[in-house]
Parts: sequence; C-alpha cells; structure tokens
Amino acid sequence: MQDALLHHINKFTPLTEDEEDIVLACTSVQQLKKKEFLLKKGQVCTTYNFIAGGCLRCFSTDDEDNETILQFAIENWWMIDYSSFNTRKPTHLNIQAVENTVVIKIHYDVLETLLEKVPKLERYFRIIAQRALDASHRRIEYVYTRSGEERYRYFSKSFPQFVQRIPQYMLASYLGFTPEFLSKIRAKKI
Amino acid sequence: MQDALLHHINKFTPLTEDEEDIVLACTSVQQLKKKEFLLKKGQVCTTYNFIAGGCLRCFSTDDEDNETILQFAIENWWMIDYSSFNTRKPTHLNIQAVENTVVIKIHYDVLETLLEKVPKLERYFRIIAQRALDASHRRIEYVYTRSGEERYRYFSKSFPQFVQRIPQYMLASYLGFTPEFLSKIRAKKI
DNA sequence: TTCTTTTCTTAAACCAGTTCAATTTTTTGG
DNA sequence: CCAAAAAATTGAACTGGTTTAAGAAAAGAA
Repeated sequence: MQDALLHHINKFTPLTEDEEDIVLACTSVQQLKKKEFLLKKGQVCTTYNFIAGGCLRCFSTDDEDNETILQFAIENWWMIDYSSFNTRKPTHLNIQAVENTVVIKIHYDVLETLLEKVPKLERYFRIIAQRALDASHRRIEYVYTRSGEERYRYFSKSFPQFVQRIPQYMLASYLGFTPEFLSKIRAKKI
Repeated sequence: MQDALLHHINKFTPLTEDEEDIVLACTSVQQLKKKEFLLKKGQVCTTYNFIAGGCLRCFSTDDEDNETILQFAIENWWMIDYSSFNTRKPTHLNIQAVENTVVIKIHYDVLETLLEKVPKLERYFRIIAQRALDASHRRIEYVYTRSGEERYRYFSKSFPQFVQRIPQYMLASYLGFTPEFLSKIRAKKI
C-alpha cells in the first residue's frame, strides 16, 4: 500500500532497500471516506500526509461557516499544515476528503528520527517543498493578473480530468469566486 | 560580508568552521543600487539569492508593461525563481532592488557540489522552503478571505516599519489593488 | 423506484474596486 | 538650490463579480 510513496521518493532520491524499510516502518495508512475529515479546525496537525489515491481539499471557514478552498491534493501530492505541525498549535484549517481517499502519514513523533536515519529525505522534502512553493507563487500570480473567467478557462483546459472529479462550487471557491458566477461563465459558452 | 548568511544558516543547522568555509567558497556578493535589476524577464535565474541588506521586489509585467508585484524580500530572506533555476529556461519575472541592496548568491554550477559537501544544507533549504510555502499559503488565504481595505490595514499594522520603506504604489500592487484605491482607503482615515 | 439532500442555474439589485484624466506633492539628480 | 521626474491624490463614470432568493436538476440513500 505504501508503494506509491516509495515510488514517489525514489523518483527524486533513490533509496536502498534498507532505507525503504525504515520509511515503511515510520508510516501508517489511513483510508478516508468521502467527506471524512483528516484535520479539523482546532486540532493540531500531527502528520505529514501523502495522498496515495483520491483527493483532499484544505479550506478555512469564516464566522458564518463560509468555506474558502485553499488547496486540493490528489495522488502523489503532500498535504500538510506546516504552521500547525511546527508550532504544535491548533490549526484554523480543515482537511477533508473530496472522494474516498488513501493517505500515507508520517507522524510528528517519528519524523525527526526518520530524517536522521534516512538523511536523503531532507533532500526529498526540500525538493517537494520547493516545487510546492513554486506552484503557490504561480497561483498568486494567476489570481493577481487574470480575471475570474480567465482563471476558469485556463484551469479547465489544463486539468479537464480533475474538473470532472470535483463539484463546481468547490472549483469556484478554489478559483476565488462564487458558484453563481461560475454558472454565468459556463452559460456563456463552454 | 557573508556573515549574515552564515548566521542565518546557523540558526537552523549549526555548521562547523570547515563547513562555513565551504559555504563561503561557494558564495559571491553583489551590491545592487536602487532600481538595479538582479534578474530580468527573458534571462535564466542562475543563482539562489540571499538578501544580506536592503530590499528586492519580484514582479511580472503584462503586454502593456503593467507591473504586478508578487513578492518582496528583505534582510535574511531568499529570493529565487525556482522554476527558471531548475528548468534552466528564461524567466518571465523580474527581480529589482527597491533600495540599495546586498545580495549573497549561490550559483547553479556550485549548488549541487555544495550540497554534497555540506549535506546539512539540504535540511536548511528544506526548512526555508517550507516556511516560505507556509507564508505563501497564508497570503493566498488572506487574498481570498479579506477585502482590499482589510488587507491594507492588516499589513500596515503588522509591518509598519516596512511600509515606510516602499512607495505606496508598490504596496498597492503587492496587496492586489490599484494605487488610486489605496489613496481612497488612506483618505478615509489613517 | 421514490424521497431527500446536494448541486447547479437564473435574474435583478447591488457594491468593491477599476479606469481615466487632471492636479498636487514629494523625491531625485545635477 | 532648482528643474524634472516620480509618486500620490481626487473625482466621476464604469464594470467584474457578489448577494439574495427561488427554482431546476442531479446524485445518494433506502
């Protein structure tokens, strides 16, 4: 079951069999049903989470429980609230399964030991974080320089298969506008 | 001159003297005058850039040369276009000095060797990237959940000394609205 | 299948923020 | 110190996107 993770790590920093075994010993698998939560506002994020299959969303809520989707994560992506993880303080974010999802987790209590035993993983997580940072910067640029309609057209052209997997109101939230506005765009012409 | 960098690294991953020497041997210092460019659209980003003093801004431009500021970096921050750096392809971004600035650079050609000689730096850059990623995620959340006025008030309350250092039109661009709108907000009441 | 919940659509009124253009203030360089 | 450039302000007209509310369609559960 953890093969997906090992495979992903090996793409960036090839591991020996021993190292793979250590990684396996430090991970656990969790199956989430659609709509189940991996993390809820008020809890501490105690794990690094790798998505082996399925889809998660990370969202914040305001006083009136309006949701703002900050991230999606699908197969081979990590979803971590670094702030809560590092400070050990309760998060203000929620992480929920958009569909049935398999998550491979590394717990806070074993992460530092794991990094000592398999120092190569420092490199792996560096590369992962740098890639995610680049993606995050691109997203900021896109939000700042393009209209809602442009963002929608670009996203659905770039990730048509993903758009099929999620409800439109979630896509609207992720793209930074209302579901009603998304309907308007779509009504114009597909 | 590179003391600022060594000091910063040591905060996260203490180095031996030998390791410090290796780092020094792999870095170079560049002094930038206000408005001078560190990177221009069309060039390849060939260095990791650490700001020892001063301030840089990273911005993109559209067809009509309108600028959108994506990031600022001040003392003890890194400013890197990971995408261009890793792919070795020309960037679409610009990095320019907002004031006279001292940059400590690690060139692409020496980075991998440096990381091999001082593997601790993998950890250092991992932590740096994860922190920057967290900051980037927070920024997205802020843009999505707060109005322009809220963003301005929050930012100038949180970083009053920084607000003094930059022209208001740059702050407006960074916060995601026009200079005219910033004037309006300020006219209401400081 | 039928009932219930969730998701999507439509339309009118509205508003946060933009655009454009003119003017004033501040900063910079020689 | 002055001239020129850069930055900030103001106001009127405008627009991309929101809000509210109601109804239609699709998906789930039993």
